[in-house]
Amino acid sequence: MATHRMPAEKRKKQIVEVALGVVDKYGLHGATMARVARGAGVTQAALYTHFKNREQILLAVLDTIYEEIFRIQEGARNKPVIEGLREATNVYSRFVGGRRTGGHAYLLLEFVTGSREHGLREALGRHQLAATRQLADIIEEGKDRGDIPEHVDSEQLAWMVTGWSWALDVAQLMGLRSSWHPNVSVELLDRILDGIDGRPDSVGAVLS
Amino acid sequence: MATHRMPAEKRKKQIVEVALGVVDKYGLHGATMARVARGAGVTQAALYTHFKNREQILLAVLDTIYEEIFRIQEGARNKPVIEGLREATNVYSRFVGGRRTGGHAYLLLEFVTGSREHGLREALGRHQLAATRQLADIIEEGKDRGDIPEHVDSEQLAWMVTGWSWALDVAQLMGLRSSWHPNVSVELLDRILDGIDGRPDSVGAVLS
Amino acid sequence: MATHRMPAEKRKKQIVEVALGVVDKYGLHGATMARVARGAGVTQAALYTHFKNREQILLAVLDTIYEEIFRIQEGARNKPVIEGLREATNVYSRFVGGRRTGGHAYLLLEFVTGSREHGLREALGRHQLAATRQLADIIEEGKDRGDIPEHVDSEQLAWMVTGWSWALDVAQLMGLRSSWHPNVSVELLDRILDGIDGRPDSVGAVLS
Amino acid sequence: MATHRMPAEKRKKQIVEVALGVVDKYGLHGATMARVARGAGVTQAALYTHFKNREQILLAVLDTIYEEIFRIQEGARNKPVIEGLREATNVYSRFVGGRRTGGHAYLLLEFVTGSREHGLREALGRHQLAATRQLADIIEEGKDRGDIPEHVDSEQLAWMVTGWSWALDVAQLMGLRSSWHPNVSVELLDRILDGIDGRPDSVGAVLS
DNA sequence: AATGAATGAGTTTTCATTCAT
DNA sequence: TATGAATGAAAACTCATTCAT
Repeated sequence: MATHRMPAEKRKKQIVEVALGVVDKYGLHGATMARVARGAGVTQAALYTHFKNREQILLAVLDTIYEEIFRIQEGARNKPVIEGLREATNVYSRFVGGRRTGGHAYLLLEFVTGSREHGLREALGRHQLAATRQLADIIEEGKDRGDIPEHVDSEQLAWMVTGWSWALDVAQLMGLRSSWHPNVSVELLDRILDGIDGRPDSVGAVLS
Repeated sequence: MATHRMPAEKRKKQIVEVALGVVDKYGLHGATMARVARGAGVTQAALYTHFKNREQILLAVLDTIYEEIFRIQEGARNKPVIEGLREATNVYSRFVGGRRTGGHAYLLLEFVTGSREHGLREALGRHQLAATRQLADIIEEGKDRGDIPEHVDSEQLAWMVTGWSWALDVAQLMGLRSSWHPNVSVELLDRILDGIDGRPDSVGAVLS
Repeated sequence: MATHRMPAEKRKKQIVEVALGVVDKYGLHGATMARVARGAGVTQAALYTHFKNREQILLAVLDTIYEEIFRIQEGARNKPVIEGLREATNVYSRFVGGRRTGGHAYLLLEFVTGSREHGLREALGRHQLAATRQLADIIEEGKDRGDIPEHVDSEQLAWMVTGWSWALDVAQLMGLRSSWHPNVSVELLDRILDGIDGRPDSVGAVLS
Repeated sequence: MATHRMPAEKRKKQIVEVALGVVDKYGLHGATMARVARGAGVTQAALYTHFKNREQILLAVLDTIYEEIFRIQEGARNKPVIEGLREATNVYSRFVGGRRTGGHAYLLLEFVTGSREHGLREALGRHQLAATRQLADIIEEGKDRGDIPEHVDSEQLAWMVTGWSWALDVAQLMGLRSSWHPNVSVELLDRILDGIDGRPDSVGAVLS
């Protein structure tokens, strides 16, 4: 009976949050307008007051996910590169590991496969490019500070770390948490990062 | 109105092949009975002559995909471990890279996210476990032959290589083939495999 | 393309009415969503705006039918029992006899056989129990008023009258209106009711 | 592997028997060709070797059911009418009561409601007419033997007994066996039969 | 006498979307 | 800013039936 009116901005945010939860619970395809509307406590028609169509909602959800990724990665800035990356991936790891911790980063995989139709795919690529560029930037800054050798290819390293996060996501979604021991993840990251640090003469040589 | 009769076995295979193509083109969710039927040149009802339901078709597609993965991995057997893994991943890489090369292994990602509702998820986990076990076995055989040191954890290595393939799959599905240079993939694999042999003495030394 | 909007309550009622007519014409199994929708002048999808599924519509139809039965039986209350029952059964008889008189009570037989799969069966039993209980109550009241002897088993009598109505229904649905002369029906009822009234010394004795 | 060939006549009978069981278990509508074929151990196509279509099978089932009814009623012939009818209805009662006793007489109700489409309805009426005529005949013979008074209307009595059996069937199908005590059934029959002999003088007197 | 492979018409249900109010 | 009532297209699946072999 209480009026369910809400300032547009607030409602919009609420809808996106609800939608994100719905994608988390039912997958991208299972994120129907009905479920989102129910979750938001409005009618389906109301969703169209705030978004042009379903795709726009999903796009907003994707934005939210990448905002989180950006935030996580930003945590690595202004720290010794290796340490920074380790911390960031640690955070990421915890997010992915526990659905209920509020992290939804692995949901991006939903978009990877689910976004064939719609303009989602293009947006996805754009976002990921930007995210990896951010990572590469942070690494570059590290190089400037002398944290790591000049010869390290920042972009390449950034992509490898990104690849690592993807692998983690897949393991999570496959429900292989038990087989894919945490140490697999840790070990894999170790191998990626080990190549970098102090060993310009050994590994570095090879990398070039 | 030409009759489209075909021996059951053959038709079954044809349907699965068509279905695989449809999953490739439209995603798991987009793999509708209508599309599969059209592709196979039969009516939807005919599909039910050969499969109990949609899930069974999809399950058969998943089988096909893993058969491909098994075949690729089998190529690494009875070779020096590192070399074998490199070759196998190379093959995998080429398959993933080119849609039209006939490889569909990367489609497994479709099942990763798309199989929430169905019994597909369980099948998926089972298959992946078996596949990684196969890889670990091959590595164990290498240890027996003295290819690589005893201290290497075969299972862990197998999972890492698997993780690598997942990352490759994601890059492919994200449409990031250009950004995710082949060298990123190669480099990542290098780091995984480099860790193996030289240790504990020196990685670099061995690699050089 | 004229808009066919209608307040929900009204539409709901209309749908149920249409559905009842469809059951009358095509039987319970023949009461498809397509026919109901067409009859109501809406699309099939619209039916789902008002009812969760087909079963709910059918349940509403069943309710309507029993409402009619209750109403008919209620007409026997506060009258000398025998007379009351006679009048009520008379009304029932007329309803059953003429399809176009607007009575649909006999349709309950459709539900008797047609409700194997659905949750209709349970609802059916519940309704019929209540209906017969109503009849027994009315008879009890008659006993209190001294209309009929105490020794009469109200419940048993209620069931017998109910059985009589069933026989009438079957005759109707079998299309045996001509053979099953009205007098058969009347005679059968006579025999049921004759047992009751003034003859405590003759029939009554036997009944005890 | 064993040849499933069978002489046509035998197969035909087998199919009808299976079909009857299927109608018993799933209702008339649930009696699909697939189920009948499976039950008979042949393909659906084979059914068409023996019957023109589904309707013909169902018609044969209906025949079987009425054969049973005829057989039961025949048991009343050449006996004192009242006694004979009592025995026959007793047998009928037991059949209806226990599904697994092999009796399927109550299944005729399935045909009552389920046979709207098809020519089943017409056949049903024809059969029932014949069955009631048989009953009336038997009663007539009783009159000739002097068992019961001349003034009794044989046809009317036959229809009443038939009506009684219908009520029994409905109670059975409604799952009201517990409420519809056997005594209701017995009592109802008593009232029907009681009317016969004593009259016009006194029912009670004769019965006592 | 029976099969194997197929079909066409139909079933219930779900979904994103619209638009007058 | 929201709702209430609708729609059209599509989904998975079922059924009786056919016909060459």
